[in-house]
Amino acid sequence: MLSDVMEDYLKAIYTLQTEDGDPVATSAIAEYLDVTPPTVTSMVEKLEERELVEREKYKGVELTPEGETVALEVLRHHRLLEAYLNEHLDYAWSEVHDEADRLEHHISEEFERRVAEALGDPEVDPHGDPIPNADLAPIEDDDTTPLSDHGEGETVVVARVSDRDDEELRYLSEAGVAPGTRLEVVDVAPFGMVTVRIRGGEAAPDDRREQSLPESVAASIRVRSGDSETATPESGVGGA
Amino acid sequence: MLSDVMEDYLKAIYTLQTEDGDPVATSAIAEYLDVTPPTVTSMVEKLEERELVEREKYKGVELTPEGETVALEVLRHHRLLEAYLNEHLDYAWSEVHDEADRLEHHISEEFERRVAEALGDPEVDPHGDPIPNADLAPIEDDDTTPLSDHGEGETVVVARVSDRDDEELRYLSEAGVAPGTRLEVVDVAPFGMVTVRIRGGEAAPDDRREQSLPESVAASIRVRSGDSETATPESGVGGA
DNA sequence: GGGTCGTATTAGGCTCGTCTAAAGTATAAA
DNA sequence: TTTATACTTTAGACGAGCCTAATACGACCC
Ligand SMILES: [Mn+2]
Ligand SMILES: [Mn+2]
Ligand SMILES: [Mn+2]
Ligand SMILES: [Mn+2]
Repeated sequence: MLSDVMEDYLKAIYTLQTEDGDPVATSAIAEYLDVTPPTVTSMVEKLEERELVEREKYKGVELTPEGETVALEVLRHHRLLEAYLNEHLDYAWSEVHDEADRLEHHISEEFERRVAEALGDPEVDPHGDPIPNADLAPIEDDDTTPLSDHGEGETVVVARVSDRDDEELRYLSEAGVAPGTRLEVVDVAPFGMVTVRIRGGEAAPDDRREQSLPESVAASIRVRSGDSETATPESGVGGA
Repeated sequence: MLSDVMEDYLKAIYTLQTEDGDPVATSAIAEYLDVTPPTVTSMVEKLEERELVEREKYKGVELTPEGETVALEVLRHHRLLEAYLNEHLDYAWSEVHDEADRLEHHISEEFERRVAEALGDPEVDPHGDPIPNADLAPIEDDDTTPLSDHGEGETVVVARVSDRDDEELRYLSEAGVAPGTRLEVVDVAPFGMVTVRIRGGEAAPDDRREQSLPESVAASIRVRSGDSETATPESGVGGA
């Protein structure tokens, strides 16, 4: 059996690997998990012995297929829990992460099945992140791009927002930006500040306010082209 | 903060204290938690430093009021979870304990509140055990007695069954004995074996089968007098 | 090719929760 | 009252997961 700490390391490596490309640096993991680099080195050695990661000293670390499967397992738990808390226990979209982060290690496979069933096997969580399927097949790259990559005049639909920063999440929730929201980029200022016109979506139906977003926020919002109407995801988005 | 291991010790001491009377022996805790006595001694010393238990060497251990509050807190989580799993996630009455036992340490107060609300603030869990209220007020002694204390001809209503033994629980579930079931004691054999006629209840409405229960099982079933119709609890009981 | 600097690893230590083996205590039996 | 027996505590150890301080590595600059 794997400890929940090990599961957290594997999840972290998975996330960093898909965010920033392949070999993940010790210091990146340390920062992500809020531990010191020596702690990471020793944990990674244990994971290597169990053949969950591959590692080259002083270079970096990558998940093996088995390691990836574990990461996807934990991620499936996390995202199903987020969806369940949002839909069935009335949690706001922005409140869901911490609870799921604790529970993800402690639910049974039975619980996972029943939650998935209660939700009707959803494909995305409340932040728009894809939920690994029950077979834990690797997730394919999606067709989303960071909002910060888009220029003035473009219309896009929000696909995913980051789920890790509480403050940012509350800010977006407040601003009416959520998965499914249609945005028009009206201005890109120096330093990457992006101003968008909010064109509705489930969270803010008829609103047409403008909203300026700092670069860091715009970079963490992933969008799809908003020209074709078919690109909108079916994610459910909850209260304030 | 308290570790989940500490919470488990306090819960164990609480349970043993209410089952068997006041000072709880080291070996009783060891057996209950499946650890060795020296382990218990050292843990109990830590709990004493934190003023959660009082202790006299070689005698036994008792909860302080603060210790009891922690135990009630954990018990509230446990029993609310059991009720929720049973009512909202379709778990059978007999499947609920292990899941709750893991999750009880990891849910937030927010989660507790929302679960309690979803259930309408229930007073008992699916096994008939009382759920501590949100203020964690001590639970008063109830008016139940072990089925094994009753004689031939008496009619009783099942109030509570043990929640710790999976096998026993499945057996009772199979037999149609659940909180709310009305029973008539038809025979008490040597060695305490009790034969009852099942008079219905939610789990077995019109059934009138007879069922023999070993002493150990009869001792763990707590009942109320079945003469007055008013004694039946309102507990919800789920599928097999 | 030799320094320089940031990053990674090694070395050693700590707490928590557990264990086994040895020693101490209480109590019931003789 | 002494002794036998059951139970408890002490002593010492270990793995997990973390830390700080010291050392090693490697990439980049001159
Ligand atoms: Mn799973
Ligand atoms: Mn999420
Ligand atoms: Mn609570
Ligand atoms: Mn119960």
